[in-house]
Amino acid sequence: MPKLSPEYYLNENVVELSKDLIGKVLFTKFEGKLTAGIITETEAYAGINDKASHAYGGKRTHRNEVMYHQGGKAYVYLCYGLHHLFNIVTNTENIPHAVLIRAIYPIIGEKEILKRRNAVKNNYNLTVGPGKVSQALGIQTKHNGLVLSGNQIWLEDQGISFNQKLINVGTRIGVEYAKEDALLPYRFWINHSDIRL
DNA sequence: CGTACGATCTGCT
DNA sequence: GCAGATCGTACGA
Repeated sequence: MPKLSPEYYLNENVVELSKDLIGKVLFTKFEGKLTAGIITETEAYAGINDKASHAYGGKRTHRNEVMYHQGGKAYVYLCYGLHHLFNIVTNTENIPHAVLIRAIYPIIGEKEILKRRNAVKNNYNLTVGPGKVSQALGIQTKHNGLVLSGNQIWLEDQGISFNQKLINVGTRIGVEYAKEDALLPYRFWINHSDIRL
């Protein structure tokens, strides 16, 4: 299966891209361990005018530096001191757009995923939630800045698509501080019960 | 240098 | 439903 091309991530419409990412497959291979899952929930963070974004107002720090790079890299940061959140940087250089991956549906390396999550069975609680996604796939802040066309973290289009009616749209989670921007319909998800492989 | 706080998860009630 | 975990980052002194 082909990896998504580097051009895919240059899309200027991060909201549209967030929706398009639903159904794509996210892979990681660390220390020879291959794991992957279908992306089932995303959130768009739309650059310097988005109050919820780390780059709001053009803020540029050591932490969010990679957001200003050309699209197609991983932006991984630590949240609440213990969760590694994985984002996909999009758009061209100096336009700090990103998509937070909030949930996946595991399809490869389930054993490894269960082990990393310290779980015994696969229920929807296993990989729904951004901190859980990173834990399941072994993604940590040390992977910040990795190119998504490489051989550690990458995405594939496996031709999985969903009826548009199954794609839910809503407001982003945990961004109350963004005031009116917290109301934007920038979150997309499908229910795992709607997945037919 | 000190401090406040998060794009969350878990376990207990 | 709610509190505790846990620490790098950001920012002001």
